[in-house]
Amino acid sequence: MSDNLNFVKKLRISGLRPTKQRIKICEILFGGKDTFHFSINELSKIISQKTNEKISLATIYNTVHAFLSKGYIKQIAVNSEQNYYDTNTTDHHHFYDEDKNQLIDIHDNEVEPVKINRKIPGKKIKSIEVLVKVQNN
Amino acid sequence: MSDNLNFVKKLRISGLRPTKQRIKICEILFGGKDTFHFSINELSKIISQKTNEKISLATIYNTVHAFLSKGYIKQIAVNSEQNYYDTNTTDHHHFYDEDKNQLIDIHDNEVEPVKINRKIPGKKIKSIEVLVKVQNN
DNA sequence: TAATACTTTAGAATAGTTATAATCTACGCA
DNA sequence: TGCGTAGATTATAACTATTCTAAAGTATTA
Repeated sequence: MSDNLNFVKKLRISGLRPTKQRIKICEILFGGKDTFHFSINELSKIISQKTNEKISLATIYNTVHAFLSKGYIKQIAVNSEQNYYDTNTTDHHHFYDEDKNQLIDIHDNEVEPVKINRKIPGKKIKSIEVLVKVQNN
Repeated sequence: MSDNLNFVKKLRISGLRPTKQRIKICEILFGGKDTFHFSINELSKIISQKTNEKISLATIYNTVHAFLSKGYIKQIAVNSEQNYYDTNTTDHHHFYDEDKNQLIDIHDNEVEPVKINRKIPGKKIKSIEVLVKVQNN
């Protein structure tokens, strides 16, 4: 439960009240060793599996948005059917397995830095994302 | 109008009947010199501006899907709010201007080839897409 | 020209997401 | 410790994008 204290701290620091629901979602998202990828739908299922009390869908959306804007998680563009989020907020790229509908991290040492030899006047680069779509052989 | 004959041919070759609606959408998508990027919503607006008769939304969706599956256009993942399509189906990457909500092609000579030093067992790479998000300075 | 298979269409249905307003809860202050 | 208040949660309504349906229309082939 020392984790929970960390989550309370984490939430408080970013100005979010540490409610039961937010702490539970923190546990799920940040309590494991690995980062992970999820859609709202998947998160919602995990919550109802691991929790006795239900968390309303509206709260799940609110919390994901709050965590997004506080930089706890980031959004990944795959396609418009599935809206994915990633608990790994560092710059990194992804494989997308079209058969399993699953994202896989590509670590920095697994890809050469992407070099763009062009600038858009008046604009600055906010992020560079590579998405490698893969499918069964 | 020689263009129209080409569109009729193009449609017929891929097994699509050259209907009035499909030809009109071909004109809009492939009649100009440049390739372009569009959402269903934007295409729908352009159609109603440039056309006297209306084309039903369902037909616009059907046609875009048909053109997608025939390889006339391709889909671009930007975010889940906007579903974008591109008339340039060759492999290339994009800037996404977050202020104007606009895609800009990155040509092959403007980017170093992306090298991924990792393979997923049993999977083959279908596409590699780079999305460079930019915003105002 | 007639038969038929393919298309288009309006509107219904669905899915994902956001808004609303009532109830509840965390937290600062007395 | 208890109160008041701002912030949070909730069920449900509303909204938006997309897909489905089935009826009417059109291109094609014989």
